Amino acid sequence: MTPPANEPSTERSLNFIEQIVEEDISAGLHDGRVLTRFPPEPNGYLHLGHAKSICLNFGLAQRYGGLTNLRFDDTNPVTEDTEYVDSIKDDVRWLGFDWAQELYASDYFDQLYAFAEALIEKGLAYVDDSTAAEIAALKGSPTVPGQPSPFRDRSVAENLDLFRQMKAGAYPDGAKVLRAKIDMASPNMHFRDPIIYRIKHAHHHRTGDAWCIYPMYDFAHGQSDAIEQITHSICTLEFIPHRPLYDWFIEQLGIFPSKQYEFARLNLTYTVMSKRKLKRLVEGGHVTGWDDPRMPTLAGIRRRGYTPDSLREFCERIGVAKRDNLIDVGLLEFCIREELNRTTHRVMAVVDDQPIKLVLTNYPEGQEEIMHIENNPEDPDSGTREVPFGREVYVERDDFMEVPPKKYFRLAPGQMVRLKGAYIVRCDEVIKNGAGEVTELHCTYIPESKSGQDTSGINVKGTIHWVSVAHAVPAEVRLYDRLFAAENPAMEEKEMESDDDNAFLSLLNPNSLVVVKGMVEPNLAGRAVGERVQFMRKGYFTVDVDSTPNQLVFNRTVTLKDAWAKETKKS
RNA sequence: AGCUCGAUAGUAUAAGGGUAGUACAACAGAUUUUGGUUCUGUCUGUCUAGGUUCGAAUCCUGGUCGAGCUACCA
Repeated sequence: MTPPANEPSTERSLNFIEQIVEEDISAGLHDGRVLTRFPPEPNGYLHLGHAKSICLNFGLAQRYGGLTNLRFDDTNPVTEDTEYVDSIKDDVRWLGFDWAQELYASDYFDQLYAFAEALIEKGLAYVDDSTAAEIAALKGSPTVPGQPSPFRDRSVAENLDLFRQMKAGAYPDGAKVLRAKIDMASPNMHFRDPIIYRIKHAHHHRTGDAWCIYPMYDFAHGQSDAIEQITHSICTLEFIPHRPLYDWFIEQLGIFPSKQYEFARLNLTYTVMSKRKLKRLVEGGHVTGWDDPRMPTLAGIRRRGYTPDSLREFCERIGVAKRDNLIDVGLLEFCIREELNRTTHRVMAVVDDQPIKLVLTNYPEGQEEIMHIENNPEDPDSGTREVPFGREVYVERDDFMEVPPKKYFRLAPGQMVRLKGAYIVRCDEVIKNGAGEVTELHCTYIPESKSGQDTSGINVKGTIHWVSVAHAVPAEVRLYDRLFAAENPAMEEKEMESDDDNAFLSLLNPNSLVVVKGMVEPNLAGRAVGERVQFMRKGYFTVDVDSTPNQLVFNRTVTLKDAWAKETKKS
């Protein structure tokens, strides 16, 4: 296989893994074949960090005419479950990738077992009767060499016999383990006779009760790669110390020489990415579930309204390297805005628990007009929609100030604004209730200023959105913001030096979800779940699954950039 | 602590001995019936000390700082 004709290296610079692959291809390694794998453990939901890995693995294969396997790393039956298998497959497909084969490490249990016996026969593995505590005690520390286990020098025949009995179920959990016999003094702790098989009388989600011994990660992953003839096995930095072991097993077993390469995992500002912490958020009820739109899970981010394209673009932009990184969540937001600006239709929604009613005193009572408003100024082919207009419209409280500051271009006593797609109006009178709160604004509209046929000659600086009182459709609007108030929650938790596992919960953003009533234009009635729109001047929103035929629920995917908010923050 | 990995604008990421570039962010202006979009412009960077070299972000040595590993998890 050769790279695509349109030389990819000219579009952007290669990351270090692409460089390795290109070197391997031009060296003729494996006849230029590229086979990667994405190896999730089916014990949790995929998140943005996995998205980076998926885009890397599948993207690499696509780019170099190769393939990618989806392989579930299911060697620990007590934590894994089919429930996760299905969600993981959904997420990968949703991101836009197809795997060559759906495989499971458990497919290889027979083969892996045979590898273990082969190692025993070479005198490179032994059965150890020590307890976990005893093994740990003899392991030494990075500065102190380990001591050999009293069982280290059992004969091949005895080891083989014991191991077969382990497999046959002769021993309870923890009674014995199989260990590789390498070097108890190695500076690499993974070389101090690592455990490669342990006894677990547990039901496996695929193999059922066929096995009561299960291989450890180090004795399963590299071998699985080799069995599949994976050419480039890509994982995160914390596996670097495992690589010598990975290579050692492959060499001792004389199997296909897959190679492991490591990249730095994704960290995002204002969120956490560890499975453990995400699980805690769900189980502690701090979010509504794995698919809560504030979660960095693919399920959550999808429900939030993000698109697969925007995520792939994000993964492309963050790059791949070996240094630790903390990506500004603003880049993710940029990627989704960029796409949604191009693709979504504009609609008007007054998102406010207490909107202000605007009464056009000189507009004939009972009269209605249909305004034709363009769906998307970025897309000339997107057409127009019909929006009913009348004597009374709702506007947002934010769009009126009784005493406006300088450069406030919205409604204020005596000030004029354009109602988007309709008329210019002037605010004449402010009506308040007993509590002194503004309830209505009495305005006059300029009949000659109708949108598209404006002969009034009046120039206004501000345009605001509105919804006809007579036609407004009520909706629930969920305004989401970053889940954490701290830029780097994982790091701050570490700095707290608390032994409390839940310390990071104190960093949650109390305002990450604000539910507000909305009045939306009738156009929106009956929109399907997952549809995306821009609420003009507010942000991008998507119809949530919680919607019912009588009640639309919108999730805010992301706000629009807001130069005015920035301006007011300054002063 | 030992071993391993890493260090380029605020955040990421290029430059592989020869002009430090790109994106996001920030800032300023223009356009705008979204304070959106678009366009233009501006700002900020090679951790440190030596060495090799005509020339070092790049190669070498020491230091500093950061991260990972030290599970019968993956």
